[in-house]
Amino acid sequence: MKYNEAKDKFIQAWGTLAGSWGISRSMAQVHALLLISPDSLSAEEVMEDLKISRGSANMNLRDLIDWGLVFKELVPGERKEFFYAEKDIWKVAKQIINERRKREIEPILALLEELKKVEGNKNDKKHKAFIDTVGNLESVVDKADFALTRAIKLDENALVGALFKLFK
Amino acid sequence: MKYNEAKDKFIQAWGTLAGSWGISRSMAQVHALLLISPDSLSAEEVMEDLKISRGSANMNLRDLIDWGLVFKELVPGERKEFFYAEKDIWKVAKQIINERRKREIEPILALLEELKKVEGNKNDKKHKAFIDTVGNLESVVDKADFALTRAIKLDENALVGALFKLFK
DNA sequence: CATAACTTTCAAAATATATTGAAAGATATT
DNA sequence: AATATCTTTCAATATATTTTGAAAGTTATG
Repeated sequence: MKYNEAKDKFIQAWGTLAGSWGISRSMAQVHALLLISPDSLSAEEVMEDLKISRGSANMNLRDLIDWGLVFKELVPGERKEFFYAEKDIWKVAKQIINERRKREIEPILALLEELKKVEGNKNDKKHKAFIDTVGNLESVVDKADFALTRAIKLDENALVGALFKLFK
Repeated sequence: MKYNEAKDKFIQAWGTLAGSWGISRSMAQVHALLLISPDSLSAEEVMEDLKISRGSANMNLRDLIDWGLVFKELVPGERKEFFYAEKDIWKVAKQIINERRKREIEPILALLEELKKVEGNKNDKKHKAFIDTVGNLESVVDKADFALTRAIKLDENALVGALFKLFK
């Protein structure tokens, strides 16, 4: 396989995968491009390379910065901004996990906590099933949140070592 | 909060959350409804309760069965089929993790393995960066796959206990 | 075997999401 | 302070996804 073919496949696949992970396809494609670029790229280069509009390039770069996955760089003597991605994949993974945790797990836990307070007859089958399901769900989500929160505080080797022992 | 309000909020929230997790919104809504129903429901009841079409009710129930989250039940004396959800949330979580692992992680690992074989000059900066990124990505994804595969083989208490020790 | 009861299919329609690009907004340069 | 360079915005448009519902398919019943 030639470099250009491999590059396109990589960007394409990363976009598709991300799509099923709550990250927009083109944001993931921009990310993929920056991940394999040894040098920082300008918005112009990104839009030309991926054949996307100026607006889209700008928005996606912005979103990637919000996610903490991409950084701006100001090159002396150049007017325009350059962008580069965090290359340490473990840091990337931690960053994504933590962002999604904050954006999704925290709100759902707050909601479940609310829903447990539903009024009603304790002898009603439906009411009981509802309380049970919501409570069990909260318990599992809460444990997952706990584990993720701690896991991202470790460095990769510590986590891998610990997991290896755990599952030996 | 009244039962009906809580129920609607739960179904709504579960649908929204699932949307950002690669599961379709209405499949998640049907799932939510069955999760809090003490009794099995017919397709008819699902479509009436959620105000969705017959076709959609059928397709989503089918998909939920494919995901191993919902089962058919044949009630003696009744022509129609009834559906009920797995209520053990830990089992539900394991099932979802494993399905997504199979559907998404396995293909991406196969692709990354392919991409590492890209032809090219080892002294080219771009080529080198590409190989590095793909290799690092494969390593992280592979470790995650390993951990998930093992984790879903444990029962909930064993996993929680082990994680608690790990992160103490 | 004809009819009724129920399930499945799928092309068309509706809805939701992503993308564009031209114009407005910044900021630097002369 | 006028102009050039670059960034951001956002309404319009294009694309993708979901949903519908009527018709076809299937299976049970008398």
